[in-house]
Amino acid sequence: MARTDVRFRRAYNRLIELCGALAPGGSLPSENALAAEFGVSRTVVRAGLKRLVKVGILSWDGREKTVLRCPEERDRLALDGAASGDDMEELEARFLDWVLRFDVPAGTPLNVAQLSRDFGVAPHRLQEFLSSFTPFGLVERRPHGGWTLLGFTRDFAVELSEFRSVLELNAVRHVVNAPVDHSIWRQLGQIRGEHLALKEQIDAKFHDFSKLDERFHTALNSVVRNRFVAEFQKVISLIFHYHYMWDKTDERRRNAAAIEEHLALIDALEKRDAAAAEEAARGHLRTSMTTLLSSLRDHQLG
Amino acid sequence: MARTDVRFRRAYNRLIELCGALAPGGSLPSENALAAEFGVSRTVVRAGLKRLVKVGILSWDGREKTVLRCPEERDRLALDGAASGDDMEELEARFLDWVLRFDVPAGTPLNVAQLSRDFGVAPHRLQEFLSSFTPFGLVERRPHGGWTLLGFTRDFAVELSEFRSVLELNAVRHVVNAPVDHSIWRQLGQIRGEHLALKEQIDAKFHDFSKLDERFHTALNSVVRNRFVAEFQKVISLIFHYHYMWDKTDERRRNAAAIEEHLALIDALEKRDAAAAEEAARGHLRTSMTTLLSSLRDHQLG
DNA sequence: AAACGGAACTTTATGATTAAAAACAATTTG
DNA sequence: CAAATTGTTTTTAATCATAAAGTTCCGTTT
Repeated sequence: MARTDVRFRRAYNRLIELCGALAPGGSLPSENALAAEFGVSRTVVRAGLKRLVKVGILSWDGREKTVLRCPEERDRLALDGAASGDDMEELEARFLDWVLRFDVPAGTPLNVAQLSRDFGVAPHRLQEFLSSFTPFGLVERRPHGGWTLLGFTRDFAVELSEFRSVLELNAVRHVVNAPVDHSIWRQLGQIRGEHLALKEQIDAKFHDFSKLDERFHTALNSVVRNRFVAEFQKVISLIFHYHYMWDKTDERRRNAAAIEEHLALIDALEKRDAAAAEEAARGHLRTSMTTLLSSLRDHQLG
Repeated sequence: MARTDVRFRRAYNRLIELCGALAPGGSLPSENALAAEFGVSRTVVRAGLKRLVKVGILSWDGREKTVLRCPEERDRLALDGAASGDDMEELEARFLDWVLRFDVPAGTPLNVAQLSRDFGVAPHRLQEFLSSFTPFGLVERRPHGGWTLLGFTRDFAVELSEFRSVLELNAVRHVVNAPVDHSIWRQLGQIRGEHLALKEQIDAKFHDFSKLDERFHTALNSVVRNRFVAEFQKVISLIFHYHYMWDKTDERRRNAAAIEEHLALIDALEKRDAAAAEEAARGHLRTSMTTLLSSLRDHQLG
């Protein structure tokens, strides 16, 4: 009924390592120095030191911290569970995975307790997670408590695609006007090369397109230095990415076509032809939306 | 240490009203009917009925629910505290108010415990609230717990304005292509009238412009039926609204100029002149951003 | 001046408790 | 006897309290 002490355990293990590196008789640096090195507060360091004293590895008096004996492997504290890194992103991935894989219908009430058990996270963590999704219209808080999954309805897909188009056409206009020495031109050159390479081996490697696609769109949007655009771009690519992952129908042909569209857009951009670039972008966004919609339909029928 | 019983209290008071409407001797509908009408579960209804029996207003045996006496005002249960409606929106308003009124500098660490005391809400409520603001880049979670207010920096204002421009120019393009019988034309006609009326009395009523401005922009954006646009529009108008509220310098002149810009845009739209409309919109958005930026500067110098 | 010792305070995770909802079974009524 | 209503039980979820971990700030020591 309190917060976990992974923080302490990690720090303690690093202390152990430090003592191991020093010969018995050596001295540890100051509490502040240790805290700074481990990226924790002094309190944690001191708790660790206290424990080292207790198990007889260290003698500690004021600022004298002398290693008494070499720590052994069994002195380390066990870090049970993954608990590493940023849980939020993994949770996001798992949640979207769940929603799409099991084809949860729109309007399903979400049971926070149940989900938190399934996903192995604390209920309030899930709560926070869900509320972070609210602005994107994926879930909704019900008036009398609880949550509803609004889900990937047709309307959602259409509106998402439209919004994406608005942002992306804006990005294209920015790129056309980008100075010659902007890094985007180098990036586009490289991406064009990768497209051509993939085109050669499309039958064998058409699966690799998804990643290339994401890189291409991310590069375009990165020209617009805007935190709101970037934020939405993240969500958009997440959702498109997940949908493509589950929609395997006709993938080779789709990807081959998309490669051509990308190449046409890159050509127009490099010629600084605003009209042609916009036209190419519109065309590509249109097919993209069509694909998303048909994948939705297939998914619902299947 | 348990959930509140506002739900029960509200339902009970509605039962009281119902009993009052019926003459003594009248019968109440079924539990299910009552539950459906009040929008609560049968459990709550039954608890209410039980209580009515206890205070002698009702005789209840099986499906016989007979009113014994007329309930009085003091029979009602007190609903202490605001607790009504959606707290979240009020909290939002108070939070933004606090941020702007006290000119909290960017990068300030937010103390959840402190704020939750100040605002009189439970810490976890505030936590959830803050996390709902994260996608908009207003606050940020610090790696070792706690929150940082990223605040209304210059960059934030610029990027917000840019994003607004992208959305609004898109809206303008939609309006130009809207069919003749679209409700926007009626709305624009009315809004134009109000602009002209306000222009006549600009010296006396220039304060009224803020609301008119919001209505104008909301009307434009409503033509783009898109949940993402709508969501962002909400945030944008919130922030612009709050800033204008505190920046009173030169307000009369500013508003008079904005009225002219609005009128020019409405004219261009009604003529279906896409180029002129875009030009007018760009001009207006530019001055809007300039105003926001200068208000920021004044605010920081003051 | 830098490092330490300690206390006060925050954040965070979990229990306890109760309200409310939902599920289920039994009963009545038309 | 089918549908509706009621009685009962089980789950779910909102709230607060609590306790541990962690941070920060203070004065003190070296």
